[in-house]
Amino acid sequence: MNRCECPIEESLGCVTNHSAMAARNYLTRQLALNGIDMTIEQFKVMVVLWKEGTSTQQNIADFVGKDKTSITRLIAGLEKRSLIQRATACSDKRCNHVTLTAQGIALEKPTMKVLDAATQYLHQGIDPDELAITLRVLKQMCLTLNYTSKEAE
Amino acid sequence: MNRCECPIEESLGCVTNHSAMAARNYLTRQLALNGIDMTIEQFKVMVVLWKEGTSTQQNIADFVGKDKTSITRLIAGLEKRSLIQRATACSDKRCNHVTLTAQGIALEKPTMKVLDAATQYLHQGIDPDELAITLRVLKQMCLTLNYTSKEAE
DNA sequence: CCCAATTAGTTGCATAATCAACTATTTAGG
DNA sequence: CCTAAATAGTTGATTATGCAACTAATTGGG
Repeated sequence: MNRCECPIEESLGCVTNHSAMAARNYLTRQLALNGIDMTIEQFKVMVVLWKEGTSTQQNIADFVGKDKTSITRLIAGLEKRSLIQRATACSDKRCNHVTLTAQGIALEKPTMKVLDAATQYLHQGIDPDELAITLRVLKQMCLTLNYTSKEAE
Repeated sequence: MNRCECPIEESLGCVTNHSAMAARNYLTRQLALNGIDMTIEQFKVMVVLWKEGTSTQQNIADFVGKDKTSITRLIAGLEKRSLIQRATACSDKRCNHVTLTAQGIALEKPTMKVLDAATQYLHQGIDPDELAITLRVLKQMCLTLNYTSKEAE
């Protein structure tokens, strides 16, 4: 249905947004199709935990680039699903240590398999050199924007 | 705050999502800073109307790549703000003709000015040739995904 | 040492997203 | 012609978002 005619086709911000939404929706469908009951947002939090093992909520927020309030609620959802656990840190009672449950750990392989397949699908028809350039450009844009938010503090 | 370390840095889907969120948040802040009380989503709908003049809700949905239910509610918000009007089409009573109000029309210039400035900011430090490649690659990915959603119907 | 500033997390509010189910209208095939 | 299928839009449920305001814990400067 999407016509993929971003109204302002020369703006990296607009095109990126449009493409991101399309990719997001595709991955959501693929996860569901493979019987993995997880949203993209939950998935992103899980990726951080699969990588780091344990993390505080603020740390997760920094990694996924979201507000800490979003993480509070995402984590709550994951806890209800028994994929993670939360516990006040001994060293600093302000912090929560978020850890994976056995169930959460078990989900890594099947989920990453779906992601890999989706990524391969997305990359089809794209020249590897141009893909590399694209990734670099997007990261550059990200970097510019991060300086902005840091200056704003 | 954002570390811009997308966990899966080689996946176009992941990197695009991460960058898109950063760009989105930046534009949201810039709009607010310039006294324009409009969300990005409303903005995208307005862009379609500024371009097309009049449109049906389904048509807007196709352009911005969202569900028609999202458009129903976005349009409702814009109507409450008196930026657009809704009227049942004479030719086909199922359709709504969405048109801009004088207020809605007046917002085009200042809003696009903010977008242009934001775009320029985003593009800084990016080689024009590489920018062009990036835009092309993202559109290519979009295209791949649109075929998918069409086949799924 | 202690009070002010900082930091981690939570909650309320307004907005947004998709899916499924529904109404109303139009269109097309038998 | 008239009923079945398709299409436009709406509504409810569930999930997600950022901002502002708040609590609790920690840290640092005087």
